[in-house]
Amino acid sequence: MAKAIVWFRKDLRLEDNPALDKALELGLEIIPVYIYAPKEESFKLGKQKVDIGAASKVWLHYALKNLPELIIREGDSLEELEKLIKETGASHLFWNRRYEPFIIKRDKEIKNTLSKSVIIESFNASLLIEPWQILNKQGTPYKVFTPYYKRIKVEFAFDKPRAKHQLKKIEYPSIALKDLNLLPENSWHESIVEFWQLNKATNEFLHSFQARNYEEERNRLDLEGTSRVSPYLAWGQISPRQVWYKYLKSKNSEAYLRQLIWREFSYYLMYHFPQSINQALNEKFKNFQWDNSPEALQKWQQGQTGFDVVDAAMNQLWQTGWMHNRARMIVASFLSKDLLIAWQEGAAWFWDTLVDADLANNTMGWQWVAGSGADAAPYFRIFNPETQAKKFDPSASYQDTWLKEKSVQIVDHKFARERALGLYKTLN
DNA sequence: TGAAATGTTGGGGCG
DNA sequence: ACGCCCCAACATTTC
Repeated sequence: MAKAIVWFRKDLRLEDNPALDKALELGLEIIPVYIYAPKEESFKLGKQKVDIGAASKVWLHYALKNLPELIIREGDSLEELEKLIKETGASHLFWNRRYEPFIIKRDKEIKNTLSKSVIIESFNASLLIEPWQILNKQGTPYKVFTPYYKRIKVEFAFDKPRAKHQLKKIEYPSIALKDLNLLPENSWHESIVEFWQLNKATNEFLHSFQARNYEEERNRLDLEGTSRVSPYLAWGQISPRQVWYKYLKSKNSEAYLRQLIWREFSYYLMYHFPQSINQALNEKFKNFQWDNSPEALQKWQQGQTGFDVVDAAMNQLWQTGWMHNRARMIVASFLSKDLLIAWQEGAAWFWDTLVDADLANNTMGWQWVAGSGADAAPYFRIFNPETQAKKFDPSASYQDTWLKEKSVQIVDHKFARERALGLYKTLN
């Protein structure tokens, strides 16, 4: 029986998995593998080099634990695949695509090298639409969300998710999950594991979520108004098609599904503007003088800015590996406008601490708030943390839940606002 | 997916 | 009854 290696990456699921389906369709024996290769995930973000964040590793650990059939390898992807081809005599190699520029480059090299010995095919498992499928009338990529969104609504229907398959556990040399050392030695991750019920196979909150009141409640910090599907999407434990079809026919789902298209848009931008993962998309920002204050950055990271809603949100991030989207906007506006710290510094902190760290979404979100991105918030849009808290945490229960201790305010918002307006204005 | 400053309106107190 | 003032509420403009 001929064999196919199915290389799992950010598609850690057995349902609606096109690479896996293809191998099954062809009637091949499946050799499912995950290769842990943090060096290949490395990229520059601001002043630092980063690879897989600490929170991401925690999530990855449990995602892999839920797929015990996977053969786990560690090291250089090309070398490990070559070894595996030799060991198994596989004739096919299938995987689902990723879109980070450095991963596209790596995958191309692997395809070039290994296609001499095996049949290779890659598939789309992570997006509703491939980024190269849509261009505007001038034949260039859209840079504004609304026309992109309208175009999709008019022209595209998405494939239905495919059925779930079982994998057989096969015996090939495999590293034990615990030997990847994905969990930290201290107990920082314990509250994350508890919050997400990572020890259980299914997340009840995720499955009980209804999009019915999403449009009104999605911005409320003090309600459970969002689906918290982001880490599952980031790791491919759920496909966007599954999410799309789960909510398509439910009442008032439009606002929710629109957010899925925002996710598409962020991948679209990363694909067409790959340098934007570390550089301002808007040329005007190329030489913008951000303030380099390690002290202020640290206060922000540790939730000690003295602005209750900001500090609460930073604690929520630290304790759960996740932050409410409205809170992300508030803390990002505070970092880039009140503190004038480069968005890359904030993006790097999010990268390390978010269980849903996703390069496309993280980049777009930060550039959007900083004003340097596509379809970005105008420079004068500066959030007032106290006003935001009154509006979106009227019961103050969000702040009560996540604020550990009160701090002294590290800037005067009114002054900081004026300062930011003055500086940003010089760009125009 | 803002907030603050500025402008306008209209009700009510009061001489 | 009238004009004047105050100011809240809302609208518009500006950053």
